This record gives sequence, structure tokens and C-alpha cells, in this order.
Amino acid sequence: MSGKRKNFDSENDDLKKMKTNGHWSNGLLSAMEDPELIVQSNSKLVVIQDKFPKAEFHYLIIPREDIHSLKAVDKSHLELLKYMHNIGERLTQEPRHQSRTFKMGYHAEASMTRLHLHVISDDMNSPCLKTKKHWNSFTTHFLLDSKEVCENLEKYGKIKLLSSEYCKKMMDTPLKCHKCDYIPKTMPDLKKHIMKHLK
DNA sequence: GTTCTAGAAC
DNA sequence: GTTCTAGAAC
Repeated sequence: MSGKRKNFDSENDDLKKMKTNGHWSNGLLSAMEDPELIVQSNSKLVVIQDKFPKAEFHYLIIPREDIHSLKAVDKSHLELLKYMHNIGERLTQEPRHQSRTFKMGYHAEASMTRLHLHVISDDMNSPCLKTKKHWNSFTTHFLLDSKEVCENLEKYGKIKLLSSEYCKKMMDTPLKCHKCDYIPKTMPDLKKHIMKHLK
């Protein structure tokens, strides 16, 4: 019984590994080829729905160019990043997003390979948003604003990255509602509270 | 990135 | 006893 269960699990793992090119951190590379996730695509980039959305609307804008992360971005990518920003802006203005507010930004330290721009509605209402890390990664300065990233690249020829210490500090920020001064005791408490801000 | 779960917190 | 967080995953 338990032996059979183990076999089943390892077969599942093998399937997952094939899809993720050997490691979970490559998951975006297969996600950007998944027709069920693709929202739009062209020769420069692919827009997908985040597989585990942290809000009611959560998209990823992923360049086709193999840029590993923000650390690999230099001035030669300025036009591409501006273009990604513009595509994001256009996306937020589509009819189904009417009366929604969005944030657009890059995680200072991303887990998944291939540069990706988060476009996320500010409701933060999603069953996939479960942990303090999830919360703080979108509600603190851990999320580097797309417009600011573009401006820094344009003005200084490089992006202001955050030290790993500062990233850790952002992740350890005590929970706080992003729309008012409410201080929740726990994540379930916070998730209940944010319902009050839904329209 | 997620899942799972031990043990901390309540 | 139950809820919740946080660290391992070979």
C-alpha cells in the first residue's frame, strides 16, 4: 500500500520535472507556453495569468529574451522594460479591469527564473495568498515599482537593487493592512479584514 | 514558487 | 485541543 503510494508520487514528480525543465524555479518558462495561462503574446513578450494569483487579477509580463533576473538588466534593456511597462498599463485599462487599481513591479529577489513584471490588482483577495511572505512581497518596498525601475535605468543606467539584508527586513515587516492602519494579529485575521475594503 | 507538517502560540 | 507559522524538501 505505502509502496504503491510512493511510486505514484515519484511518477508525479517526474512529470512535474519534465514540465518545469528539471527544477521548479524554471516553471515560468513552461508557463509562458501554456495556452491556458497566456493572455496575450507577441515577438517581444508573453503575458500570462499567474498560476497562483495573489489578488483577483494578477498577471506576469515576461520577455522572450532570456534575461535571468533584475540583476542581469542593464541600459541595453531600457526600451524593453519601458515596453513591458506600457503593455502592463494598457492591460490595466482593459474594460474588465474598470474601477480596479493595479500595482506594477518587480520582486527585489525573485524565486522564479526569467525576469517578470507583476501586474496585480490591489484587492489582495485570493485563496493563494496565504503567508506573511506573500503579503509583504506585494505590500512593502520589496516590490520595486516598474515606473521607478524604468526611471532609474534611464537616469543612471542601472537599477537600484536591494541588499539581501533589506529584503529580509521587508519580509519580516509586521503585518499591516495596505489600505488602512489596521494591525492584524494573524494572516487569517488580515484576510478577513481586507474584505471590508472590497468594493 | 508550493506543499507539508512539527511544534509554537493560543 | 486547535490554530497558525515557519522551515525542509536529497
